[in-house]
Amino acid sequence: MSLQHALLGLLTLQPSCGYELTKAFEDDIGRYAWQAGHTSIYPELNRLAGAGLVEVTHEGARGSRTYAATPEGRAELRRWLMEPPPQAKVRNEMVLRLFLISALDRDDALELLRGIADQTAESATELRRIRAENGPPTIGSPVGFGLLAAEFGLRQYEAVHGWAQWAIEQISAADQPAAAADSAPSAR
Amino acid sequence: MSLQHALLGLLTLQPSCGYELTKAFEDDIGRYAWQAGHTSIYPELNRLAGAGLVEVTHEGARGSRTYAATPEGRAELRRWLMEPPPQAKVRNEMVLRLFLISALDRDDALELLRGIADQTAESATELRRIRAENGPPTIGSPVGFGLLAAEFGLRQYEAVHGWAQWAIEQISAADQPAAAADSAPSAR
DNA sequence: GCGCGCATGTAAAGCGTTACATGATTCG
DNA sequence: CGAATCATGTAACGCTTTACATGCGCGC
Repeated sequence: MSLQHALLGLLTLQPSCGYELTKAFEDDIGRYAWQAGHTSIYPELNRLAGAGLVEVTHEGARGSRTYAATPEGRAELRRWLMEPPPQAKVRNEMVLRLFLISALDRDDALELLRGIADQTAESATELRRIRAENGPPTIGSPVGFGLLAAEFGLRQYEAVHGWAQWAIEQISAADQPAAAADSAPSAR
Repeated sequence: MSLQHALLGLLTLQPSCGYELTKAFEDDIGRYAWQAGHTSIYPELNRLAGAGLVEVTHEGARGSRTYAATPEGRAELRRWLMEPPPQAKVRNEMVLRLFLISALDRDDALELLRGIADQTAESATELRRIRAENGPPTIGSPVGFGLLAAEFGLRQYEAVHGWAQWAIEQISAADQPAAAADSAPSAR
């Protein structure tokens, strides 16, 4: 189970309470890497605390508990990261959709691919805008999670965009003898 | 649950028995999009058959049943693909590992990133070799699943490779004024 | 003081993986 | 005829999601 290590990583980067971790899983990490709800996170924090991998460093208002990774926790995270990954387990509904496009007929496939190309282009533009706003990576700072994630997301969108455009060309060329630059998105 | 639609898609592309579908989930689809074992697939095929979305078209040796998508099944697949995706659910251990690298100290992070950059470069080279062997996409053919998947995988590896190299540059430049191979990963 | 958001939890249902299990067929 | 592969299934366990539930604090 990777949730454990995700929490270890987040708590190594910054002490947080369960609620803050829950929100983190709704941002970058949830969008690109791993998702988890608070009902998974709280019990897991208790388990990790029981195992001595994290500890409560502060108790605040509304019964909030701020956790931080212990040295043992950071060691476990490092061990997990540095060991060769078994064979990455993937479950990505978006990619599944992309692949199954080949089961559609030509017109549907092209319509869908054009939609994907548009959306990924938009998302990439949005991320570039955000990056520009935040200015160049602060020199001397530790190159944090957010920066890595944003750049990853940008390149991911660009890759899918490029793939979609390639697929559109392939499918357009596949079985279309001479039909002019048709303006007919066709039926449907 | 997306397994249902994955099966619908595969059976639209080509009638197959459960065993063949199981193998398909060990190849491209399992590597990039969705994984499933035979213990999920067989019961799901029965459910789909009960719902009239697939049907047994042939019974062969060893009690094998060849399934194919019915018109209703293809309609359901199309409906699912064409409707706007809710918000793609992702669970990708590899990406999680990439993100958590920021929780490591500089030397570990660089070591890991170099490993990733090497591996992704290798995988990309391998896919390019396979593509070259298979020759150019057959003109006139429907641009199948395998071709889409291979190109996607290639672009995916290239994207991760580029990201890893970018990350290496960022981290190398981040906090290294002139300090030689400093042995002080700093406090934490 | 009232509403919204912070903060944490339990319980049940659904889904997937692992382990266990069985039998037929082909190939050497 | 024995081993590997084809082909399908059941059962238990574990993780995730969904639904249900509670209470405190801050801002208007």
